[in-house]
Amino acid sequence: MRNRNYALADQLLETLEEQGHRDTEPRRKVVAAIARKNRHFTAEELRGELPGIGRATVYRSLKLLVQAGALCRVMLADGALHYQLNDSAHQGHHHHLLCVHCGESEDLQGCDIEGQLHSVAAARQFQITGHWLEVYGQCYDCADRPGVPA
Amino acid sequence: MRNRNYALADQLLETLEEQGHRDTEPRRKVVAAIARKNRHFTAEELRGELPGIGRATVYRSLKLLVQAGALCRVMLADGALHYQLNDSAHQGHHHHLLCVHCGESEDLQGCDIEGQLHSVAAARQFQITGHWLEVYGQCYDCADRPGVPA
DNA sequence: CATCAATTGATACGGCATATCATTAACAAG
DNA sequence: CTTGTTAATGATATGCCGTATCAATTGATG
Repeated sequence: MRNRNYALADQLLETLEEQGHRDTEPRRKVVAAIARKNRHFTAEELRGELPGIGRATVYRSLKLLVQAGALCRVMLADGALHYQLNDSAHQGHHHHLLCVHCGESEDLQGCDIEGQLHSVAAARQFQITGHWLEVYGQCYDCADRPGVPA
Repeated sequence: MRNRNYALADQLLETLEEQGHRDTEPRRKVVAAIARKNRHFTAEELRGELPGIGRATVYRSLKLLVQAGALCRVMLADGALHYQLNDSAHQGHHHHLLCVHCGESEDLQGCDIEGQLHSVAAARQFQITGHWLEVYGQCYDCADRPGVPA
């Protein structure tokens, strides 16, 4: 696990270098903290784990990683913006099933939302250029637990 | 048009009264300003049109109208939260095609997103409780204009 | 008219993110 | 290794958006 995280951190840094960004000490620390995450997180949460690193640096790094496709932004049911590491397999546009109970997120594949949207839109002569979709609910592990809001 | 707006404003106020809320002077003014809107708008934009009305009152009225189903919240491509009057025909859950150029929005009907999501999620034992979808693009009138970002 | 709860709005507060900008550090070239 | 340039950093200020507080006011009701 420790090894996985180191490898992941290096991979993220490499991605950034490929985009022409420098390999700096603060950026290494930010990337390492992100690589340790196994679920989505907020910018402020990340910042809290990085005392000594300026707020601007944290936000800038997040933005760069999102642009590079390594990280994606997810909007929780309460409107909070979180960040989530992309599987190397799911770098492209995809959606998430977000468990409102445990915070787990599953990538949503095999769902032809785009095709459906385009066909409906075509009938109205509307050209779709993008969309945003978040799906909320309960994952298998949380589904039958008590005390979970419907 | 003036008549339409008055009628709409009265209808909105009536909706609020049915929910047990009072008919107050400031609330009348907020509702009247909303009734004049023919496209989505931000809370701050609305507030700017209502000098003399407190910020809290504007936000509270918006919240009440959303709860009543008369208004819905739409997230623009840049992340800005806007409000949009619901057609009396589309009070329930629905989505929008948002033109990023002119700001027009069309209600999206006849799109079985829910059904599709449920079937995909069922295969994963994930229980969907809600979702959020916004669709961005260009409407028919804006589609062939120059200077519009793809 | 008297009563009482809902409403108002000025103010303060809070979260989240970006702008500014002087200083520092990375990296390439010599 | 030294140097020059340029990106990157981070302290600070700023800004947007929305909510909490709470004393004063107002609407509805009997």
